[in-house]
Amino acid sequence: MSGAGRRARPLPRAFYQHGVLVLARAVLGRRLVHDTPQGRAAGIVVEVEAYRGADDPASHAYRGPTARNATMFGPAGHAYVYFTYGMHYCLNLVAGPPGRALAVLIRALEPVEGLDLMRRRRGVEAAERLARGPGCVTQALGIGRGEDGLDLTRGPLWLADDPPRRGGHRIASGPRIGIRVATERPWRWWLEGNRCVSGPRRIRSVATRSG
DNA sequence: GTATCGATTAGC
DNA sequence: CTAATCGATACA
Repeated sequence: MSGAGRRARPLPRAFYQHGVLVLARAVLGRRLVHDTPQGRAAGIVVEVEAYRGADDPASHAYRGPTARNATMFGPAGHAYVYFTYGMHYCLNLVAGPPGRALAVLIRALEPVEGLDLMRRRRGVEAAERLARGPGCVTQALGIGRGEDGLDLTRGPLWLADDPPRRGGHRIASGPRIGIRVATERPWRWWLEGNRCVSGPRRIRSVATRSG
């Protein structure tokens, strides 16, 4: 699809072994892929949220390691998937050194492969609605309990190493990158490094500038 | 043990 | 705005 000539490979471990804001920024514009027996579904990451471990009251890591959040306390480059509101799953990418429980929540994708598969899983037709929101991302990609702890450097759930795509996203909702802290309201959202761009409301067309 | 609420979503 | 729906957490 995007790689003309070269075959895309999973990004290496080193990609994930950074601070959570650095990873959050680096993940924007990357292609997230899930290969299943039903086929491949993939999308460009257009909205993320950063959780900074035990110091972050909004993080599941705030009260220390549990069976549920164990993956987050493990090595970088694994998928932390959790179940919430009795019906939704959310996908995080574990960052940083082991034990810090840093994680980047994938909040939205621009679908690029397996659109019909996503439509079947989601029960909606419009491309803009297939993966707009963290619960929709996992449903569209077929991610659930079974994907918690998966090594993102090996697949079948992986981030492709093709060049990050910035701009021209077809997602109607404003993508955002942020660091969320429960005690901080409104939450702060950043684009392009640490420059604060907006308040809690949705930002229009994020990754339109290259960093 | 019971009560409460959630890193959400869809629908009115 | 609220229901949905269940696991984690708080508390008696």
